[in-house]
Amino acid sequence: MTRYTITEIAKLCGTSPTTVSRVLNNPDLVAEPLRERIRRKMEEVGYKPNPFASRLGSKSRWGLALFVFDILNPFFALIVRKISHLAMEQRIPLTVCDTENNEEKERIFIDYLLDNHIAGIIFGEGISISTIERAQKATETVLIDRHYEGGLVSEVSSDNYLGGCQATEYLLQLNHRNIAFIGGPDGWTSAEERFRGYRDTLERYNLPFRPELVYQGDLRFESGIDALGYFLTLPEWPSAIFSANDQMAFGVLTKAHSLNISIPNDISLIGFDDIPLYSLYTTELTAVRQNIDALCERAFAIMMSKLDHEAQQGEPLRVIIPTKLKVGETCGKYSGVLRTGVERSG
Amino acid sequence: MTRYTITEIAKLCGTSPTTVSRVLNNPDLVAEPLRERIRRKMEEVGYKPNPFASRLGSKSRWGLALFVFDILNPFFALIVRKISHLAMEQRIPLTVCDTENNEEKERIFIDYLLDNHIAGIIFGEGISISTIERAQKATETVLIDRHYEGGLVSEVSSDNYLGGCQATEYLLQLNHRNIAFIGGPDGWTSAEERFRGYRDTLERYNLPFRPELVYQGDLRFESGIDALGYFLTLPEWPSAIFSANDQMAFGVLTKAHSLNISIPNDISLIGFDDIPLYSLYTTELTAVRQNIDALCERAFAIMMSKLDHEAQQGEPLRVIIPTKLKVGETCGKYSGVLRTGVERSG
DNA sequence: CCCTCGATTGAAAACGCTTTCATTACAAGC
DNA sequence: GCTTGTAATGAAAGCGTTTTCAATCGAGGG
Repeated sequence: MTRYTITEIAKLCGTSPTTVSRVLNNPDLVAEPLRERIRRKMEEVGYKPNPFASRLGSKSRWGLALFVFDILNPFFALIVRKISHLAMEQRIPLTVCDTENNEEKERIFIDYLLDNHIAGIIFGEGISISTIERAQKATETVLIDRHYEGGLVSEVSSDNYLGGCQATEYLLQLNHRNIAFIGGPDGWTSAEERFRGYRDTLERYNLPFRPELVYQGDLRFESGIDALGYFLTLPEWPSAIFSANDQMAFGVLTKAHSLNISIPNDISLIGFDDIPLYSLYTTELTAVRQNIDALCERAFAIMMSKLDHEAQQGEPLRVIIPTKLKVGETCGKYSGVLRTGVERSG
Repeated sequence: MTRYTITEIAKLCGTSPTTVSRVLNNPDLVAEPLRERIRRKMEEVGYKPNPFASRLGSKSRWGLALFVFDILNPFFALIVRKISHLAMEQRIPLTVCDTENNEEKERIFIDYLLDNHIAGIIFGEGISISTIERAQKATETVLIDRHYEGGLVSEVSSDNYLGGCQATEYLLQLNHRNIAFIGGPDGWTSAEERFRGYRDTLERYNLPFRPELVYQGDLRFESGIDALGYFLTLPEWPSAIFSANDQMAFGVLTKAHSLNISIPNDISLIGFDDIPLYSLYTTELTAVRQNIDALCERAFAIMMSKLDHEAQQGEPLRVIIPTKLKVGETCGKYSGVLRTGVERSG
C-alpha cells in the first residue's frame, strides 16, 4: 500500500532521484534511452508523485477556486460544471465556493483559500467587490461575465450590450412598441449592460424610454412572477417583455399561465441566457443565447496562461463573447390590439 | 510577502520549532504560559501553517470529494451547497465532481483523486458501482441516499420506503384508488424504495397493484411530461399521481397546465424531495420532504469520525433519516368522478 | 538522600520532492 | 593539443512541517 518514491524508482533504474525528477518536470534534460527506461519503470510499478512533496519542494501555489453566488441557479450550475471539467482535464483541483449571496461566507472561503496558497480564483457575478479586491492582491484572478471598473483583473464576458440590442430589436421588428424590461440587482454589470442595450435600441428607433416599463428584479424565478404582477397593474399592459435572464422569464411564463394570459398571443416574452433546462418547458422560450462553454473556456485559458508566466503581469485582458438570438415560441407579431387591465376586468 | 515559518516563530519566542508545532497539533503538551506566548506571537505576525509541509510531515491524506451525477438537478445542487459549507467550516478542501452520468468522467475524477491522496469521498446517487468499489478500496467512503448491497460502505439515507408509504397513504385517505407511480431508473435504490412503499401500501389496503399505472422515468423534468402523456393514453385516467421526485412532478404539473388539466381538481399530484425551489411555482407542490440538511450533516459527521480514528474500521454505519409529508396545493379529495380519455374527447 | 516517574522541552531525523551547484564527457574552435 | 562550450548526470541542500528519541527538571516514594 505504500507508494513508490522517486528515490526507489531511481534505485531500480540505477540512476539518481534528480534524474527521475527531471523526467517528470523537464524531460528534455534527460537523454532519450534513460528517459524511456525510467518512464517504463514508473509505469510498471504504478508510480504517482506525492503532490504535497512536489509543492513543498517547488514552493509553487496550487489549485483553483470558482466563486458563484447561487449554485441552484442553472446558469451558474452550468459554469460550475464546465469549469470543473476543464480543471480536471488539467489535473488541477478546483474548490467550488457557493457564497449564497452572503458576504460572511465569501469571507470564510477567501480566507481559507488565501491561507492555503491557492493559485488562482475565477469569480462569477454576484460576489462583492471587497472579496474580489482581496483576492486580486494575493492571487491570480479572472472574472466571468462581469465588469470591474478600475480593477486590474482580466475579464471574459458575453456581449451583454449586444444581447440587449438583439432582444429589443427583435421585438421591435415584430411591431412591439410597448416593451417592458425586467432588470437585475444594482451593481450587476451584466444586467446593466443588457438594460443599456434595451434603452439605446429604443432610442435608435426614436421610441420614448418609459421608466414605468422597467421592473428591477433579482434574477430569481420569483422576480419574474412579481414583475408580471406589476406590469399587469399598469393602465396599458406591455405587449412584450424582455427579461434580463431566463429564470425570471420562466417566472413570467408560469405566472401568465396561471392567470390564463397567453404567451405569446397576449404578451410576447424574451429571456436571456438560453439555459437548455428551460427549453424543456412545454413552451420553448425565445432568448438571447450566451455561449457559456466559450465563456468558461476563455476564462480558464486566461487563468492557465497567467499561471504559466507568473512573472510577466501584462495588461489585464478583456474578452467579449458575442451573443445570438435563439427564436423559440414565446414571441409573436404585435397584432395592434392591446389587452389592458380595464378591458380584461370588464 | 513570504510567510512566517514555524522556525521563525520559534526563534521569536525563544523556543524550538517542535514546541511551536505542538502548540498547533497537541496544545496539551505545552505548558500554559509558553503556549499562550507562542499563540499570541503567531496571531501577531499572522502566521499560517504551510499545508503542503504539514501533509508531507504527517503523511496523512487530505481533502474530501463529493460525487453527484447531475449538478443541474436542484436536489444535488442543494447537497453540493450543504456539503461544501460543512467542509469549509472544518477547513477541509472539497472537490466537487459532477459526473454528468458518464462513466468515463467518473473514471477521470476518481483516478485523479486517488492519485492525490484524497482522504475521503462522499457519493450521491447515480454513480456507478465500479467507481464506488474502486474508491472504497483506497479511501474512506460514505454514500448519501443510496444503498449498496454487500458493500462495506457507510450510508446515510432518507427513509425512502417510509416516504413511499406516506405519500400513498395520504392519497388513499383522500379516497384515491387509482394511483399512478412515476419511478426512477433501474438500480437507483432510493427510487426503488419509494416504489416498494407505494406497492406495499396498496397491498396493505387490499388494493390491486396495477403495473400499467407505473411509468419508469429518469428523474428529470421531461420524464414527468412523458409520464403524464402516457397516463392519459390509459382507458381510465389515474385520479392521482405519485412521482418519485419533484422534478418529474414539476414536469407533470407543467404538462397538465398546458393541456388544461387541473391539478388537483382533475388529478392529484404528489412529489418527493420538497425542493424549496419548487414551492415557488405558483401552485405549491404537495411532496414528501427529505431532510437534505440532516442527510448531509450525518454523512459528513460519519466521514469526519472515520478520518479521525482511521485505524478502527468498525462496522459500516446505516443511518436512516425519516421523511415527512408536506401538504401543498396539488392534492384533492377524490370526487368519485373519473375523467377518462373517452369522456374527454367526446 | 536516592530513585522513579510524569511533565516539559529540544535536537535531529524523516517526509518525498525540487533546485542549485558540481562533475564528467565529448565535440568544436583555434 | 589545449581551451571552451554544451549536453547529461549526480550529490547535496533545501522546502516547512511532523515525529521520534532524548534530555532536563521537580515532585513523590521509600
